[in-house]
Amino acid sequence: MRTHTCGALGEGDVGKTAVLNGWVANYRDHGGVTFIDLYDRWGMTQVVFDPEHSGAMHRAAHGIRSQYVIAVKGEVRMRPEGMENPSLPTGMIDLYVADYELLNVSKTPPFDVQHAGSIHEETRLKYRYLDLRSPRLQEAMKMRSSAMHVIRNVLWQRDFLEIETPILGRSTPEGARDYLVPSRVHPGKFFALPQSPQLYKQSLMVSGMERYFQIARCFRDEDLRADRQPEFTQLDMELSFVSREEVMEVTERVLAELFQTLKDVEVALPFPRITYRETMLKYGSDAPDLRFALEIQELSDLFTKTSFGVFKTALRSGGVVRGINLKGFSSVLSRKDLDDLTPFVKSFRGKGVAWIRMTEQGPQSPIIKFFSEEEADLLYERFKAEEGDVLIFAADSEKIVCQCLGALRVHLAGKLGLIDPSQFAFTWVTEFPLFGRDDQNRPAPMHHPFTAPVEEDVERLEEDPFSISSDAYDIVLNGSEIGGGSIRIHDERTQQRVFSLLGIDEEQARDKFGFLLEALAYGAPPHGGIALGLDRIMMILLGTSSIRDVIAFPKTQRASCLMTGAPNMVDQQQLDELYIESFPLDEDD
RNA sequence: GGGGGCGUAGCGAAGCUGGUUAUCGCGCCGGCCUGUCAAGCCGGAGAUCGCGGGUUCAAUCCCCGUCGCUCCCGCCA
Repeated sequence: MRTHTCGALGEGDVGKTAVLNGWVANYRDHGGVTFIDLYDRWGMTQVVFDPEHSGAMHRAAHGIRSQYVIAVKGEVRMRPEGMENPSLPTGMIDLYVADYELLNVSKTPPFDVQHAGSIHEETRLKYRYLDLRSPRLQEAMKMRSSAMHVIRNVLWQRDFLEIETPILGRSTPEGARDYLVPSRVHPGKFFALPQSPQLYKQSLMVSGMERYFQIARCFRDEDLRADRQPEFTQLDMELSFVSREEVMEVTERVLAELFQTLKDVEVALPFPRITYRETMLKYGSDAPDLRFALEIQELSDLFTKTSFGVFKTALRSGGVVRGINLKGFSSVLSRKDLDDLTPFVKSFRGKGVAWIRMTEQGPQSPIIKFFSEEEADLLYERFKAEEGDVLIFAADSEKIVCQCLGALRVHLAGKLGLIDPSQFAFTWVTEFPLFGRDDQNRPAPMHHPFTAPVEEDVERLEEDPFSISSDAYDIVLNGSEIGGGSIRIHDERTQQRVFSLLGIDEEQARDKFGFLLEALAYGAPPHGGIALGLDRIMMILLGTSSIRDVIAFPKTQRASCLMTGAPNMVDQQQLDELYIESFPLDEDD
């Protein structure tokens, strides 16, 4: 068959006879000479059918259409002077066809495969096999494949074992909704697809594997987002006899190697670290985008005696007042821009955004009249406000203020052009609280119930659970959480104490996590690990805003596959075999 | 569960305040053309305006419902 790929031929091959196989990207039939752009995974070569060179082949070429699959044999020739195409790596040469074979025809594709730019995604997903021919997705698949290679290389060098864990597992009630698989042999019982290999990888530590990794498919039956698919891929790791430092070091090495190899970007190591507390305060988010400043200022202390109703109400009910100085952007932001911030924060359950514009004529604002002179002065001082600045404020519960200002920060940075897309700002976020609060204000695991408290806090576990920090760490890149992990609890006693704080008694614990607890009792080494969201990392490496661009066959937002039609109805017989009764939704439901 | 955007020929779009035969570009089909490279010129075909209902003399346009795609909140680590 072929002697070369479509990206291989160049000046050095002139005079050789070559055979190429590929798809027709485009044809230009001049009546006389006919040009065909032939492409494969490796590139594109211009193929020439010349009636004087081979009349029969030229006549046959007349019927060639876009996306036909052909084989051509001919001589590599230098292009005539001035006819070179510098935008093509093979643009110095032509392949002069002496022999040609039609390997397959193609229907006219529903969209231009080579330039599938602004086609509705619905169409592209339906014909995903065609969209995957596009340079954009070819590039994405190649880079993803390289990424997996880099990962395996780095971890192989560090003596990790790649171990596969089951897809058919046991449902555990924590975390996201499970995808279930009915068992035919056990009527009424179900497997669950793994939300992550968490329990398996910890038991592998008990097994003495010491250093495990897996490029693992995970499943979560929750609603989708631009960066969330129901099935996604994690780089999952777990190490024995380590502290958080070793886990972080390996993670940094893997990420640095990925960016070095795939983007030729030198990443500065070690990554900076920020505590959960600090990032929530300064950036309003546990996944801060550090490519720009726009830091949030705490202002609550300035307004303890304020008469301004909005601030007073928020503070009195335990909330906070915080703000951002949009330094020097007064001339850029119109009155309408500022007023539009209020509807923006409403989608984050905020009530509104107040603002002060620092002008030549002094501060201008609908709210300034409510401030005392002292309050105003302290405010400007806190913000280091100068002429040309715009100050924006939110007052509400701490959670809502963080959400609103955090979102505004990112929104405005984009709008004001403060984000340098060539920058990659990594940071670790550490010292998460071990427990969050559930809807009844009881402790709930922030990470998962096996996360260890930091050593110095263990004592105070029962005394003040909400003040305990966990030995957990998230890795954040450009405002996107790309991974997280923790040191795990490896002794039974601490685990019991955490469970009892979570309101899980021994019987429940045994029922939910029985095998792991049992395993931990057989000489579990101290261990910890991390899971990185490979899809999200690929999104950033490829500079795309949709996770669907880095997955070969993604699902739509309603978790269906437009290409295969999954999920679909199944035969009654299949259901019977599984002891499943399925019924259509009532119209009133 | 909630909020926003989109759905008109194979593809991308236009279609005003409801009014004659739904417009344009690309693609497709046919013809011409020997150096183009998302070739050029001439001609042609191609539409259940997502689907269902309603208002109206008249609906792509207004109203109600519904389906699909998408972004966000909730949910999810």
